[in-house]
Amino acid sequence: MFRAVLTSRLQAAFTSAGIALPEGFAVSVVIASDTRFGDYQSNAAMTLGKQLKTNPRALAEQIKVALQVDDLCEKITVDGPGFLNFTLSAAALGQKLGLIVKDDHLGVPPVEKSQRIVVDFSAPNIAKPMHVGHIRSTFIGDCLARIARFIGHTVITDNHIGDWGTQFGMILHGWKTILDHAALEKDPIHELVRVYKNVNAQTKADEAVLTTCRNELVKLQQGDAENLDIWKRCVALSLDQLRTIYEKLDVLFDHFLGESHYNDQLAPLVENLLASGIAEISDGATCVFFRDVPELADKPCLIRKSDGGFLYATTDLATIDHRINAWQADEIWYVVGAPQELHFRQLFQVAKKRGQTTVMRHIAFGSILGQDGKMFKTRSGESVGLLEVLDEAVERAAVVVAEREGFSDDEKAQIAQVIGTGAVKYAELSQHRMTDYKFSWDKMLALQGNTAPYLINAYVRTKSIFRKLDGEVTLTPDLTITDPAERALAMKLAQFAETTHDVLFDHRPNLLAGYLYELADTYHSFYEACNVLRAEGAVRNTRLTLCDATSRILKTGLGLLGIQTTERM
RNA sequence: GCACCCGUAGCUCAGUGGAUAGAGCAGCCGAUUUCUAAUCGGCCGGUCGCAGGUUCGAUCCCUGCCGGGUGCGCCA
Repeated sequence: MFRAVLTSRLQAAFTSAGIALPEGFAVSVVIASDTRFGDYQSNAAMTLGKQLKTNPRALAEQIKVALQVDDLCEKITVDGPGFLNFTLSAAALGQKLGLIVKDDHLGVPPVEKSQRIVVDFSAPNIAKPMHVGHIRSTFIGDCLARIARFIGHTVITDNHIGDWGTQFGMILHGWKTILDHAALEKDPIHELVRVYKNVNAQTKADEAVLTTCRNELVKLQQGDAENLDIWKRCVALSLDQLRTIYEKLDVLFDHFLGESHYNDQLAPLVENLLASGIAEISDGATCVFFRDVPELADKPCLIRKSDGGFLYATTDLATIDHRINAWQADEIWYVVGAPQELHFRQLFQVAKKRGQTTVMRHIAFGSILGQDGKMFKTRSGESVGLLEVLDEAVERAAVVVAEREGFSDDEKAQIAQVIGTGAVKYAELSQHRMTDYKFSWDKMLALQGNTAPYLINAYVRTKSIFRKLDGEVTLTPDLTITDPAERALAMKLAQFAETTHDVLFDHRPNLLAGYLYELADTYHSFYEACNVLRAEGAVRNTRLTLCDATSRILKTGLGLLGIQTTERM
């Protein structure tokens, strides 16, 4: 990475210039905000000048003299109040490009310390369809898992399915009274939802039904054979259907350990917490108080109800134990909506009290809102289904593909699938995760502008050039980057490494999406400005190398977002 | 009441303790005998919610306020 190399060179320059850096002073080099000044810039002289109370410009000049970057830069300037601006040499860029083309990891170095990271995301409920609300957790979690793996972490993805809870009382009662077996066969989740809603409505009208449901639930929890069998079938049917959906989404889980997996561990866990003095009984319920944490002083974490039932937090604590003990997790990432922020703060505090040192992060995201700015609901009071969005997206892509010539029907269907699904994923991932956003069909399914098809199209353009080449081409290392469009593209390509690492610094896929958009944009401009196939000799070779690198970084980068590519469109 | 998140162009959103705050969409002008136009070039469009403070420098950090959202003991 140029940024890392320049940072260490700068650090060395301070030393050789005899300038002692204050404790904790971090020399920083960043990609230039304005390319008029250079490719990379540092404000180290300004921040240090402030601390040492010396003239920042003079300090910058002093460092500039001590800098040893002849192999990388053709120009270093001191500008404005004391910026150090670095302009990379064409030779250094060319060399970097040569490395990217040969490297499976496209110039992205592995992390210094590889960790075992459990990523907890998606987590749908059994008997509830996946709706647009699941888009965020599923796509963000999948993307972060892919990136973490790519830069060298060991990642375990775990789908903490909601397969246990009070809703099963209603489902059990409904199963026994109003279940349509044929409908269940055809679309299990749909039928289970119908049953659930129907019984739910009954309970509101008739108190007796509610009691019956509660009894069914108690029987299930006590291990009643019939209810347990029904429950198992519900879970199995729903899981089958969920797997199909995830396959369609190209999202992979190593585990589907639902809440029920931890049932047996809840009672001993609570006993243990009581015995160790971490938990106490309050108003009949078992709670963990955080009297030493001011913000949580009046917000205890409940782990057992006064009626003996266990809670969300209890299961999550047992889940943490499993992830630490069985999987040796160094980190656990929870990709769960922002409204649950308090829950996770409590959870992590309990873990801390228990002496668990695993790094736990709540990777929160904002809500999807309707056009009125309120939590998303359609007129009927239901969210839009996840599959409904995907199907619509594929359909809209198919309309565009249909106008194309030279594709078989199968190819057209395949392209529409890739582009439609990609568009939905990109619409989500290009957004800052904390922003609440208004759901919009047109935005989610847009095919022009800053969208997945725009990026895929750039990739397709790289591929079409190589298809037109006769025979094998051997790219040689004698690159001559001269045209501004070539240079801009080479710079962008070199920055893939920085971007990929930056994403995990703050768990923000939109940084990668933004980078890939800029790369595609730069490539499209290059494509218009620099004809590849009509060029000759070293220029042609250089441009082909640029195309090859762009091709591979786009494919890999989109892959990290969970978006597939197509060779033609 | 307390806590957290958000407030940037007509709309939807990026962005950063620094240099002239950027995209997409919408609107307008232009480019196609093509390496496939799902493209490119250009124009139009902003007191970065308001007021203070810290700083050489704040849209970004701090405080207060206004507006929107969410969450706060027996759901998950």
